[in-house]
Amino acid sequence: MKNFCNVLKKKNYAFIYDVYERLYSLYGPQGWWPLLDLITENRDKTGVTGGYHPLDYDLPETLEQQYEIILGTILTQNTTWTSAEKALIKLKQMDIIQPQKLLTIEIKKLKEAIRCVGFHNQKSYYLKEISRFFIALDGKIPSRQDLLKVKGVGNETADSILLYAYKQPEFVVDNYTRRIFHNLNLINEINYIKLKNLFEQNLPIDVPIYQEYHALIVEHAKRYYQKKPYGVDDPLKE
DNA sequence: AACCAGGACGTGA
DNA sequence: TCACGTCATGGT
Repeated sequence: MKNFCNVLKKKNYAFIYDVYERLYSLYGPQGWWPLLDLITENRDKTGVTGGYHPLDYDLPETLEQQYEIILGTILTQNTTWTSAEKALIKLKQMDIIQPQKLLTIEIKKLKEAIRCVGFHNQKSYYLKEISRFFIALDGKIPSRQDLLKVKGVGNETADSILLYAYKQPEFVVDNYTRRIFHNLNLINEINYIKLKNLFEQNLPIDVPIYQEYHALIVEHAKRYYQKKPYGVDDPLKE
């Protein structure tokens, strides 16, 4: 039985890297995670995904940028980035994209500011929770385990924070990932951890690749996997 | 007018 | 563990 499992593990998942290269050649670098300053700075230049910071993998460079990314990961849960960005801009106008300041804002005002993202009752609470956590970190990199203890931070958000705010090699899985690879009849696994491991075991341990791959999956899914039937005219099928 | 969005949580099998 | 209902606003 044990041997049988080992045989299964040796199954060829080379397509995982192939798909990455294919998507990269289709769409190019996505430059996630988007930061407000760079969005407005680059919006007109690229136009495609809204700019971001293509090929600059040193970002984020400041605590404030890290914190902004973390707020974004919560705000964009089950919501379009467009809505999340609007909420972030409001928070910036209120000058509370700093954990200490955000904590002083009364919950009622915070709810109103982020209303457009939906789930504002719980997300406003989550934003305060992650802010306390961020302050307690005092600049240190959080463990995945500790992140998951924070209310509002699940598997995907934890990995997003680690990968994009802290440049840790944690592959981010989302519903699009499941949808695309299932539709292509390549992977049937739905368990988050198992899927995550599958990707990580078949890719070089490389932060920029992890960052780009997840962003590319989202970009690809927006084009071919938003409305049913999924995958119509998906170029990956050719 | 349904359906989905860069999910997470609480509950009950 | 796993499936399911719930949270809520905005766009197509």
